[in-house]
Amino acid sequence: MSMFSRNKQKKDGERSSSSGNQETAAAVPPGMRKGPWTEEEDAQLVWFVRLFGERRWDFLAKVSGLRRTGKSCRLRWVNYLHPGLRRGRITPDEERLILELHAQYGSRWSRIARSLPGRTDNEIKNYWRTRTRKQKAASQAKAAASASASSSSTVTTTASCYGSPSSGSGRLTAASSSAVNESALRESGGGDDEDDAELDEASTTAASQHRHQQQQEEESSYTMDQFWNEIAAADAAASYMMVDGWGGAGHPAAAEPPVPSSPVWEYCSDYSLWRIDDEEYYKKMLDAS
DNA sequence: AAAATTGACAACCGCAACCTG
DNA sequence: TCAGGTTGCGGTTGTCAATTT
Repeated sequence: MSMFSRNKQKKDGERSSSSGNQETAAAVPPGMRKGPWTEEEDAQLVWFVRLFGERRWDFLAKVSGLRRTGKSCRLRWVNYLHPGLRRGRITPDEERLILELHAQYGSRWSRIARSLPGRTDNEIKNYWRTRTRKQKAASQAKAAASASASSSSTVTTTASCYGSPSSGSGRLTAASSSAVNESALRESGGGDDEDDAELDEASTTAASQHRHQQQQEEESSYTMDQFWNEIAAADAAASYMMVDGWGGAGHPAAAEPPVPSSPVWEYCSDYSLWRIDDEEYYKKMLDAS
């Protein structure tokens, strides 16, 4: 299993030339890559972020040899590669918190994300968007249903319309009740127990999806843990390297450094680099380039 | 079994705020 | 103080996998 198993980019990378994200936009400087990240790029980025820290993204993008903008590097790090990230679906508790915080802060996603450790603003934003879309669809369906009910001489209850297998998907049915109850919750500011049930119902179609979710969570936590373990191992190898240099350690990570070739990697692999401070390093880099 | 729908998520863009020389 | 560069944020889009019809 790959350490980036949750990433769809492997496939994406293969079809990147035909993707909508290909290098067509004028906004990205010529020669710069766009679109899904490859595992090699991820590993390279992680390595260089650990080397230089989470700052000076443009500089980092340049010296790493990644054909990416600093902005793109930062985004990838913040939203996907950061070690503190919590993967998997938003839990009911988190959902409740998001509701509260959104009522308080509105669409200030980064502010909301600060109260949810391990979650990114992007993640919360995506979640919220999906949720509001669902609500919108539900309210439209409800409006349509009540309109047809009032215009029809046949009395049909809203409940029976929503419950009917032929009136739409099960998701919509669940989402409808969720939307109604959650907006009521927001207004009343309570109803946690009921809300729990509604949230569970709305977020998935229960058992099968739950199983899938668990599977996903297990898989993702495993892979990221494994990934950071490998990084830690690489660290250990790096400190060993300070004494013996590359190849002397016999450690898998040392024998096979995780960083692909880059214009500066040969320079970086000189162990003296690991001991110099930032300023000195920047000078050296500028001289070297 | 195939097509349609939905949800989740990664990634881009533009703009504003902040930083630095 | 100011201009240019960098970073952070919110909005939006595109794609894939899962689920439903």
